[in-house]
Amino acid sequence: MELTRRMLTEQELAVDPVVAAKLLLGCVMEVDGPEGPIGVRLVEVEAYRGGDDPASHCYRGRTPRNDVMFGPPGFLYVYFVYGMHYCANIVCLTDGVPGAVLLRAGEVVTGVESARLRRRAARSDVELAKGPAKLTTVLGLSRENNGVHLLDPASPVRLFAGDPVPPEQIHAGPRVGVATAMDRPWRFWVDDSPAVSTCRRGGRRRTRP
DNA sequence: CAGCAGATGCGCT
DNA sequence: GCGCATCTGCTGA
Repeated sequence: MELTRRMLTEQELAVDPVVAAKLLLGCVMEVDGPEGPIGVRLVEVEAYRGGDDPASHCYRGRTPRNDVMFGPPGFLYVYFVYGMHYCANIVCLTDGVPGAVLLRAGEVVTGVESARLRRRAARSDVELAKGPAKLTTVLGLSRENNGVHLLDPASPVRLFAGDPVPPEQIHAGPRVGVATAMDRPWRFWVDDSPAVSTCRRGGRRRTRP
């Protein structure tokens, strides 16, 4: 059993998304599953900023959809994409200044049985949360969880500190699935984790030229 | 293994 | 309408 589990503090997340991203590697997201808690240790994340980041949902200003990203740190930003998937972010920086860290992949460390039931397509346990939408599926996150506070022990979704990842184990590269801002290596992952998602080449291939 | 098309809904131009 | 911070299953080597 774990002895002392510490929740992250608002202060730790009140920093630039690039700093927060590296801090979040190794941390654990936890929800209440049907048969006990389900926990995922984060091994791959991406930093997104605001008006100066063309790849960010906040690049063109505040809208009802991205509103949570403009709020205080420590809240969950969930959005719907590609007609059938959800992606989850942890809001950072300060109230009024948009910034967030996309959760791209993790290792299921608690409630593996429940996670398997939610992801029947996974061919092995390391694939359970190997991808941003796979991760939200394992945690059961959807638009209903948009805006929940992660730093409250009574919250349905909680964020715990993990063993810090040594800097030499943190690798960086361009963000996945974005065609702009390729010069910003704001995707970070734990080098030795098998749960890091497969790196695809930059932009998605378009339909016929 | 790699590569790709289809699924599928919503926000914004 | 178009374009998505995607996943899965099918194809061919």
